[in-house]
Amino acid sequence: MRAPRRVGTGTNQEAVRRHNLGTVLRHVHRSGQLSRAELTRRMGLNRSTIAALTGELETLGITERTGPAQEPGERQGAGRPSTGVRLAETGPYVIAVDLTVDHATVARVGLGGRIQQRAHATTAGLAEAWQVGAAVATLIRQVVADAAPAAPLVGIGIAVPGLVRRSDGLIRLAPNLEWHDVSFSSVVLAALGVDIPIVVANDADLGALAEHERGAGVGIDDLVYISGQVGVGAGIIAGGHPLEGVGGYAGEIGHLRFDPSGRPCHCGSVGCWETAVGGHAIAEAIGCSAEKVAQLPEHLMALTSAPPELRLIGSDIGRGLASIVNAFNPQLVVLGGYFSSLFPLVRDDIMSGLSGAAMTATVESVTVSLPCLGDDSVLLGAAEAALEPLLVDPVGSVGAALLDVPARLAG
Amino acid sequence: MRAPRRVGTGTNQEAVRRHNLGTVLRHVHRSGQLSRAELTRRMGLNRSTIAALTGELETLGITERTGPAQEPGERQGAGRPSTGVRLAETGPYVIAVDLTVDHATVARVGLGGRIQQRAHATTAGLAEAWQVGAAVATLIRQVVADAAPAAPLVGIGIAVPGLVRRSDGLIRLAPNLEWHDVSFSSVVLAALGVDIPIVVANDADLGALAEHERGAGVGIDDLVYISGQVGVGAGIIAGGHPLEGVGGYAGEIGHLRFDPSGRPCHCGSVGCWETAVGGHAIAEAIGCSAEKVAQLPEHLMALTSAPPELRLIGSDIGRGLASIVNAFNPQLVVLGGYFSSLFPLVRDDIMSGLSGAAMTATVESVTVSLPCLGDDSVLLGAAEAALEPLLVDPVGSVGAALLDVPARLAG
DNA sequence: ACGTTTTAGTTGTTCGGGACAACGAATCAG
DNA sequence: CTGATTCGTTGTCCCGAACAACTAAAACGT
Repeated sequence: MRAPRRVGTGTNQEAVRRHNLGTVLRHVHRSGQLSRAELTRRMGLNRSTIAALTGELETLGITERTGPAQEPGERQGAGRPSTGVRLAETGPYVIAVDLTVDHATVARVGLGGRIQQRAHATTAGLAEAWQVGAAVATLIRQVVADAAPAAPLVGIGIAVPGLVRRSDGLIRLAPNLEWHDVSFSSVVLAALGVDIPIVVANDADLGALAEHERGAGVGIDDLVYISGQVGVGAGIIAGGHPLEGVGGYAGEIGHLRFDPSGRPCHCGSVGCWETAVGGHAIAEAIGCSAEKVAQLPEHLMALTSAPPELRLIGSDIGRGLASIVNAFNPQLVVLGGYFSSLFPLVRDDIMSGLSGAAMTATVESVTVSLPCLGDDSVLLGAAEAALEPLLVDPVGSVGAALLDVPARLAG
Repeated sequence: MRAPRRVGTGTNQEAVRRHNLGTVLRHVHRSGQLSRAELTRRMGLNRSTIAALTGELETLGITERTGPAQEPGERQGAGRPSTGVRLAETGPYVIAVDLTVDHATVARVGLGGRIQQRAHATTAGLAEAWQVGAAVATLIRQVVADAAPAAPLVGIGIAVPGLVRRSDGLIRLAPNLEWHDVSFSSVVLAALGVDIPIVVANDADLGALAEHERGAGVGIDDLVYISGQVGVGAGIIAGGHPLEGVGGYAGEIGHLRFDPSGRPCHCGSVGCWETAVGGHAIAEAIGCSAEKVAQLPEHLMALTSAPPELRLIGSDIGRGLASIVNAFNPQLVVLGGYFSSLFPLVRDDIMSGLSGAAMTATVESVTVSLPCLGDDSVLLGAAEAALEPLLVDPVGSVGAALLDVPARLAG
């Protein structure tokens, strides 16, 4: 469950209205379709209040009402059936971008997490950030071309494998892209020639967000999403909220100390967990060449059983997870990136490494699972992040949104 | 800054009033004394609204108004001076209990974190929880004897060095007390013969809370409080809120993997950080006998310079902190417990261990400091935890509080 | 010393928005 | 077909925050 993190300031009545309107929309966003009666139950507000709120969302063009005729035969209980609320077809949407080491995925995503259109391109040859920015802008134009002109574009969300400063979205360091201090949001906006809200964040953090909102972690307020791209990172949801840290760099669990007698790490330290279970270590274990680390999942999929070297790495994954579980006490650990492909192969090794090294109290409340959103966790997380302002202030967000998008971005 | 973590439910207008009233009280609680003008500035509400809210707190007997005559000579700026709001002398209070390995400290603490009376006793000979509970009850009676009968007792907060289950306050495991699955809250309430709100929590978590509210971490929303009693634990404030984890066990950083070739740990794993920097390791390094581990701070204070063995441990502390800083990206690390005594001796070793092993981005935004509340961090944290309901719903909390306490607990 | 300016407390009024009650509508159970 | 149940709609009420007007208390300027 999401909740506002309002600070020590007071609440006036317009804030109440905004909050209630946003909460209604958040419920619809999460459930896709639900009845007004269900909304009154969940929000604890009066029927008439819910009616007013849903009415306002309708006039904003965000939702529409469905006739009380739901699936026939589904009727349970007596009484007049409740009017349904669902997301409007031409409602607000966002652009989500998932940037990885060697390719970019861009999608137009509506409320409810519905991917309306997607595009994909390699970025293998592009070293400079402006080149990647231009490629992303092209993909965005493709994806937006068929959008309804009346539908408002609320913002852009971009997932990046690296350390992103929370205050301004600056990419401080993306080791596997070899970027330092890149303001990628400015690059993309300049390439598009518009100025709209844009949020850049770490891929693991966004993966965690998506799995929490509409994946394996729905209803779970404490979870860790482990991202394996080439480096290893984690996104953490604690108490239903993303754990960010002052700068936004929290969750860099690839650089937890794992074995001081291990290998030196690119971060300057020695024996980080990433040196034991990172992409390069795994590529080495399965005899995959260093240039193909980005295609690790495919190589892992091709295996039917795990070679001994890989099983050792599985144990090390488990032992590292033990530290994470002791530190964060999550209810769920989601293994994303190449760990998804690895998990079926070395599940037993991971689990025994975990339960052998973690404390009883923390390990007994945790489940390890695969992502429910497949490879789209991070992409959908970027969409969620971009949609967030809409769920906080629907009126303001729609008012500030960009209209007539296909035409405006055509140039 | 504290903020409500309201869930997906709607906000009705009584909730607004409750929230605003609680927020006013929270500000007074934090600042001790402040003007109504300051409140209007901080809360963004209208003058007249603040007047109504402070008026309600006065009629509840929680606060009182001070004449506009503040310290003479302190007058700055033109205009009519604002009426002050301060905590009432006989306002609500709580009982705070700090339980350590060999002694118990109990205090009567008023709003604003003012310790009104305290008592102290050794628990060295007491093995069973009910014995400790009886000792604590006796201390509570002492501390409460002189309280004003009109002052309401809101609740009890107890800090325990161990794993405490969040849902019900059960002590799952307190290794250095040798307790397993003890419902200490029931024990204390039974010994007192009353039934009032009582909260049990981990000592490090409460230390973090206190340092965040009124110690070294005021205004800092991301901090880690490291507790060194005999074991090593951490309390984490993330985004202004305590990081709890599903069960409430988050922050068990004593059992992060530190050196797989290290010693076996009582938790069942090998080479946990605690085996390198825990009380026993340090006692050994300074040639202090194992039975006197609980008096480690005194022994450390006696040292004027650090022996080489201790400096090595200092480096290990720094390297462990590096993992913590990478995982949580705090703005501040507060070294509590025996680490307070240790820090002046091996500061350079800790800091170089930290900056050598942590990532640039995370280490450059962190400060390492001593607690501002001395040995009372944990005790005041217990008080804060017990006061929390009062700051969420002043009316309800005062209504449910116990009156005429000295007489009622006399038996 | 006196008026001006600035800021705050107080009071009465306005207004927004959620609660509530009354009524009609839609469905199910018998 | 009737009663029960549940829900949408509408009008009213009421709480509480905002606002405006006035008064009070201080500093500042001449």
